[in-house]
Amino acid sequence: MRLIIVCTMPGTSERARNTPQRRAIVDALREADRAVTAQELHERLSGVGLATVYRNLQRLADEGEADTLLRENGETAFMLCGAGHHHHLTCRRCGLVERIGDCRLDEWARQVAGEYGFTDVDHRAELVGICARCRAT
Amino acid sequence: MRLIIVCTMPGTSERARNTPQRRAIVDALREADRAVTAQELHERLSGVGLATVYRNLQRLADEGEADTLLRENGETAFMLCGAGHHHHLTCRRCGLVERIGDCRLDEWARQVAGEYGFTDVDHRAELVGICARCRAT
DNA sequence: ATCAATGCAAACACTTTGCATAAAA
DNA sequence: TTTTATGCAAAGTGTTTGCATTGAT
Repeated sequence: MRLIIVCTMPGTSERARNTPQRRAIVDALREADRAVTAQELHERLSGVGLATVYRNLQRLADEGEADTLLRENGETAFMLCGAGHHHHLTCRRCGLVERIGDCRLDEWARQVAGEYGFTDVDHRAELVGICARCRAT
Repeated sequence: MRLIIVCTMPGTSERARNTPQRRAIVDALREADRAVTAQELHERLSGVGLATVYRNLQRLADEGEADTLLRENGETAFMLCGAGHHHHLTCRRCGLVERIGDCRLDEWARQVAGEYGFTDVDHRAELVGICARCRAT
């Protein structure tokens, strides 16, 4: 498994209506310890239409509530991650994701970019490895 | 523009046949200073079937010749980048890509991962900014 | 002469959209 | 009551695949 992370920027939008479907989706996301796709959620949540799942996930991403992870096969997976700059540490075996809050890449990024004449530097990073539980198995 | 980088691992495969189509594709990639998609190449190279472009790009990626970049809209773009661990510095305005050879993230990655009980850590990072030329504009 | 590569079109997988209906606010 | 969300099915988009044919070796 290889995941590619895209952290979304909070956008402006109306407050979403508190429908049972949306609640179910958010709850499922909250309980998940890994990123899930729309289709996965749709299967898990019988009674919620696929389009509804897609629409809600997209909205959560737009609102900055959810992070978006692109998988190599083209799927998009989502997870609740709150705001603030952070990275992810993903288990390449089971998909478990840890949120890495402290980032010390800014200086490196700025320096490297400067060497190439770039400004307004931003960075994204992804860590993958084997989690403790999988290692034990 | 936001690009997400996936560095491919070299695989085992037969030597590809030196067809004019393949030559055209590789040449186009070599001349490009940014990542290009199959569809873009297909347009540029009249006389090369779309499927052929896809197949060659995929093969180049499998061979480790080309890096793969996932765009947010689901497109996959490719660029020749040779082997070896490296990162990319992309201009978010014009798409220009610089290859960043020296990477000092290993230590950070290992340390952070260790704190969470992860082993066999690998990392991927992407830098985006505004290149000198775009800045001048 | 072989066997892989090409081209085309059909098939795929994931996601988005139109529209009538249901249901928050 | 007004307005947004849902569900379904149809349409979109990027990519892959089957198969006959071409062409590199």
